[in-house]
Amino acid sequence: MSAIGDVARLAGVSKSTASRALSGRGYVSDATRERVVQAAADLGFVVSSAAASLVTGQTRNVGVVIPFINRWFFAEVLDGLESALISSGYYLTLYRLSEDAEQRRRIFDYFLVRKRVDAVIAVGIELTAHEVGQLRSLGKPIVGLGGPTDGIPTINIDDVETTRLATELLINLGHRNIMHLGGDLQEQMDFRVHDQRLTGFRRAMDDAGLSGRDDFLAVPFSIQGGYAGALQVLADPRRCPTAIVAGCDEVAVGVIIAARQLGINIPSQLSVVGIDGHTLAPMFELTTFEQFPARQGSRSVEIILEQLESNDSETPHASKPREMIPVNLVVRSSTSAPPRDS
Amino acid sequence: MSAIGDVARLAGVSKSTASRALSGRGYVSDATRERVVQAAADLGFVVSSAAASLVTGQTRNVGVVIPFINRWFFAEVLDGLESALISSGYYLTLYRLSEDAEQRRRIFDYFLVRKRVDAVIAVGIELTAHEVGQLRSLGKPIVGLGGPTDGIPTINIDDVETTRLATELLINLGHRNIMHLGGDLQEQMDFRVHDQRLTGFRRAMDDAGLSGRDDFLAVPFSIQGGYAGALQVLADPRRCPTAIVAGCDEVAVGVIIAARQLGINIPSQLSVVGIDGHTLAPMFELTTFEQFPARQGSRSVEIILEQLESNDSETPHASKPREMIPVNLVVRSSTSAPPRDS
DNA sequence: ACAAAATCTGGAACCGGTTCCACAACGTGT
DNA sequence: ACACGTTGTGGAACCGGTTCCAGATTTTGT
Repeated sequence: MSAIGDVARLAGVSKSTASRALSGRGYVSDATRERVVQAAADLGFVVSSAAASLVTGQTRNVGVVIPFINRWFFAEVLDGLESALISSGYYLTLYRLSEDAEQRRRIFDYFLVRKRVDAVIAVGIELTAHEVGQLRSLGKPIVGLGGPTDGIPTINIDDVETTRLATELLINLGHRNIMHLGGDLQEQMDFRVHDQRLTGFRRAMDDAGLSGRDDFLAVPFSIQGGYAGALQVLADPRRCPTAIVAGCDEVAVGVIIAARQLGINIPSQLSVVGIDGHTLAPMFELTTFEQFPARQGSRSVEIILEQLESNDSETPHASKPREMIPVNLVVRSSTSAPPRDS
Repeated sequence: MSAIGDVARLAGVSKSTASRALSGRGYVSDATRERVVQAAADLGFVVSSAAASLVTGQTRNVGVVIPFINRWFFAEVLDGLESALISSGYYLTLYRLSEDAEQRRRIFDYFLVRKRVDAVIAVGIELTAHEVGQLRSLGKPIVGLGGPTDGIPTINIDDVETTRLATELLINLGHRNIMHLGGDLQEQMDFRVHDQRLTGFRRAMDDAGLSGRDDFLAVPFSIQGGYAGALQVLADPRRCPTAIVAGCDEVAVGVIIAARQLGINIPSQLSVVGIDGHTLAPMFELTTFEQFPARQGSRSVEIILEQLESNDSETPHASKPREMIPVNLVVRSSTSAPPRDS
């Protein structure tokens, strides 16, 4: 377990010179640098990041707080975050936040705060003012992804507007009997997306004078959730919409599977539109609004690194507070005009 | 940014006493401990993990190397790992290994080796002897999950036997024309699962005297992969099996979707069996062998922590080299006897 | 009552790097 | 030839904890 002193001795220089040679900071002649690098290689020397961060105050470690990892959106985001961080030479420490408030408090009070991370990326979580204050008072940059936390830079799509557009798309096709299968408002774990998508749906329906009916069903954001919800809705003669706005593509896929099982043809008898750009969307011919979560992840990393690099001047997070990522509509054959006899 | 010296001063004790009071090691009277804890709370003191690990040599950080995060199995494993580590007070640093050999080398040479992690859990990856040696020479415990690396403790299911059983199950039902839709042998990125599952299939077929035919198709391990593969196989009159052994549940689900689309009834015209216990299995009435990846993850953490705690005595990793996790067969209605006219 | 063991506390060394400062040697412009 | 800026190098302080050691005090054993 060789230390930098050993390297220095072998190369015949001082510790400080060895440090400069290896870290690349400060003046070192080419000849000595070469000798030091060679010595380090011979000894299999690797710097102790603990020692380095003790004096520099930087860990090159970014904490990622995320509520799920086995849902498509979050897994894609995580993927994007990891790639972007690694290729910038940063490490990613993962914290999965459960619903448990006590555990959440522990993570913030106990884990994140220990000078283990240089910055925090919060995915799909609305941070409380206290949590933001805590992090900020330690000078740690924060970026939110998906969550609508105030006062910190945030990356997300415009959930209200996207859902409004999805609904309007169906209305413009001639649909009047449209339902929204969205997320449960209670179970969103400070992740306001469910709220906002419902709001967008309502807005479009109101604008078209179609509101006021029993047109919303809360389902889990998963294929099974969409499947079970769709069975319930499509088999019920009182409801039986001609079109469904799914809260996300997983729900939409579940709806399509349910419809097939019930012998309901898509799109001639039922139109379905989703939001996400899920991997399965092409296979199910799903019309959807793509949101590229991995790209949102790498964009978040860019913003975090920007703040990290410029943090010398200790500028308070002056960047634009919220960055809306444009969504991309892909029309496939899950949407068409409603059946004429309806 | 208060240091432990400040706490000590406020509490009227020495640094060493403050350290003992806060870390809980060594003798401290209750009275002084209370004063120190109070002082620390007043100052909002948090220990610098960098300083602590510099002297203790431990980071309380475990590196997890994993090839994918957006596949069901890996996401579940990661979930299990994260929960188990956090609740033991350990941190999880995530390294996603891409196919790129150069990047892989960098992670091992450069990232993992820097005294950043106390131990490594390799998921779904076969480590080379050199990589194992590198880690071991640094005294870092390693555990493999899913990958068949020699010489290190490994957690996994018996892939050969499980696939053999799945195939035998179909043979016992009376099927003779059975195909295996498994993973591409080239694309397995040192993850031998594809190989092994094919071996298990072959073994069962050979034992039943059914071998030698064109009964294997390589597909990506995903719903789309299974779907596309099944379309190709089921529509081809030359092949058209009465039963399919899917390489994993995602493939099985894809097969079922394809069959439905082709108007092939399951199970009367086609039986399908999978391996995984995927979340979607119940919804598709899929007969499968459950392998509980999250539990495999937490079990790996147990083993790692065992080694970490006992590492005082520097016992060479003497624990049993390989731990086979039993799989649980769940029979649903995707399997039955073959059609009589076939 | 006295020795031995256990408990409590402070001082100082130490972990392994980085960085400030001083000093030397070397151009370079005037 | 002299002042000055640029390079190159070593010594020493320092980051913020933990731990060893020694000394003081208290408890326990006989």
